[in-house]
Amino acid sequence: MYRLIKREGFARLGEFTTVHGTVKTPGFMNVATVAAIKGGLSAYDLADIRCQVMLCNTYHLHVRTGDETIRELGGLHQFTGWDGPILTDSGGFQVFSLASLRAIKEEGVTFQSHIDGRRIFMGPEESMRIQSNLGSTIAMAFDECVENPAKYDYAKLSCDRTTRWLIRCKEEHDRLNAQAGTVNPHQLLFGINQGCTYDDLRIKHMQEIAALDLDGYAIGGLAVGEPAETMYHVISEVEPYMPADKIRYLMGVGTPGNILEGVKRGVDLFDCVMPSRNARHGHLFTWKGVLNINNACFEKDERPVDDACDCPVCRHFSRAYLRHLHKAKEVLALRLCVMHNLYFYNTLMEKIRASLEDGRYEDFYAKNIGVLDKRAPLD
RNA sequence: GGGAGAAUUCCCGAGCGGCCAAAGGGGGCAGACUGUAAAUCUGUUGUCACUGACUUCGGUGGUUCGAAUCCACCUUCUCCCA
Repeated sequence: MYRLIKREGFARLGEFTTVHGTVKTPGFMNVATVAAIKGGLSAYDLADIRCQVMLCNTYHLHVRTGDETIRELGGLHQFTGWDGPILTDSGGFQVFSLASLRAIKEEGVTFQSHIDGRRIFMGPEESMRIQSNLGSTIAMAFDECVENPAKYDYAKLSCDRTTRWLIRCKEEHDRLNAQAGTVNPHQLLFGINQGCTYDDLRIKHMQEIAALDLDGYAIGGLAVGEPAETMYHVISEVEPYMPADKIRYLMGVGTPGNILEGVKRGVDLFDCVMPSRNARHGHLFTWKGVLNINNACFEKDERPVDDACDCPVCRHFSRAYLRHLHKAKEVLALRLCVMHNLYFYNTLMEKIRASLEDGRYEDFYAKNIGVLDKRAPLD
């Protein structure tokens, strides 16, 4: 249940209440694809990094360890020890990212498992069943994330199919929630807008899915290679057709700058692998810009990653130590850097909310938009 | 004391007469990463006046049109027999 608290331009301050807690928006979901944040963070670390929502993946958990097993073990909350909200992605993105291993038909998609090569079939019903077994707070509709660029004809065909898939998702989702013994009978369902970079397809699709009165709406199929300006354009085009009383989620986005632009255009929820993946590769976000902790200039740098950050890592460790851990290929390097970056993202969202609260989002945006995505100047 | 073998660019290591500034690793330096097949991938790593030139393959001399590669001696190291 989404409650809009305040608006500044198109930017929205709100709250999304679920059976697993309330999510303050704009918010960022921390990606834990296989039920763990890569780099070695457990559910017990999530509070330290100010995480609100954990995001897991349907496809990955289906192929290993198996959703039936996780259901038997009490669902994802019991399994991971995280009692806050969990969003499960539907496997739709894997239709895109595992392109070389799949075939798409009306019924659904046949994948070749990236683990052992075996054939697996996933359609709307399968995705809903898996997500129901996982017992997540929010299930995502099974969609096709179309590559960019894509021909108009294919985008239209795919988009129409994604709509038909969504109707099947909703039916199956309702059926599963009503079934006795369901792990989370209050599971929510979000629909996903597609249409590539074609305004008319995007708008028509949004209108169609808005009519289904779902619990939330996502914009998918962006940040897949198109210029950032194109992505911003699509969001702005689609926004007027997104129900104002429902939460809006921009899937897979993005850089801090992308998030500032998204919030400005009315997005409430984001997720991205960037803070965790880049952290594992030594790229750290700071309030002065990005730094690569591997760079030789940090060899004897005793300062914290960001002197304006009060995360557990910046409170205790120096740049020199983090660089050393990376060079030494110690797993601690991954853990600490991931902690810092996720804390940075979660704090970025807190600051965005605070600025909206104060009616000063425009100032916050102006101060940070040209800084956060760029390389931090040497000092 | 006698015998056998080895010395290659930061390191390990290939090369055994021209296609060698020298394979491949490692290390170093730098870059990429956007609903995670990603603790991954890419570039670069002798010098310079850089589509070319110059100096390198333990040292010194030699053979040859041409040597990291062949010969002699020297130096150092390893192994085997005493």
